[in-house]
Amino acid sequence: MRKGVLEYCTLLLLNRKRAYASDIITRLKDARLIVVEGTIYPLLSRLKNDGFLTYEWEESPQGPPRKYYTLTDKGREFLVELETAWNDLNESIAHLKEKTL
Amino acid sequence: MRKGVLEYCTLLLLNRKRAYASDIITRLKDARLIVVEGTIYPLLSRLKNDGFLTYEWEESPQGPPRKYYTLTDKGREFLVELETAWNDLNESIAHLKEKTL
DNA sequence: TTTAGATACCTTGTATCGCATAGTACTATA
DNA sequence: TATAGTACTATGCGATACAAGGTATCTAAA
Repeated sequence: MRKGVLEYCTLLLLNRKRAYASDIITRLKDARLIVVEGTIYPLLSRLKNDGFLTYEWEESPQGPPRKYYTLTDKGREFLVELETAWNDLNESIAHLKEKTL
Repeated sequence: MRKGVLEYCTLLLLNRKRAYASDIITRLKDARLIVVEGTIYPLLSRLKNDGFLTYEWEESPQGPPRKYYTLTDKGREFLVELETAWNDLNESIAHLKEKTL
């Protein structure tokens, strides 16, 4: 049921503040969304290849360097689309719950 | 983004009133959810094989007989689970929108 | 009677998403 | 220098949705 929603959640998250993959996983977990590496890395690559994200390498105080992702203008536009799609889905479900005969 | 949600929507719909495949497509369309035959038939078969639905053949006033689907007790239990999952997802998203730093 | 149209069901192949698993590379510490 | 921790990457699998095509039934018109 979460398919495609993680994309939305990730963009929502990055819209607030840039982050690197492991960081994103932690923050999603705080929002009670369990995501693993095998999911988030391909997702970030897709979003980057579609021009919705960019990244900058940055050294870490401990360990290997990090890829910090941020939204592009195109990414912010896409986020608005996802927002609309999500709201529409909720309206559809509300409709099915109420007046469906 | 709709992946897995159509299952929820279909069960919601059938919880109100039994229906056959073409009928379900029409009713989902009324709720602004576009679904095609190639999606709904396998979905109904899956739900039936999992014991969430049963069906009865019934003759049509015009055309070939129809498979009327209805929820089983197990299907109603599953619907409650999906309801919870959907609400949790919405809470997660609300959380990401608000207090994410 | 035959043909065409509408209705209803079903199947096959393809793309995408999320996950499991395994592997690579950099850093710090013992 | 060897190990543990952190971070990124690649490969293969299962499930969902869609496109496209096919089969069967009934009615009405040619």
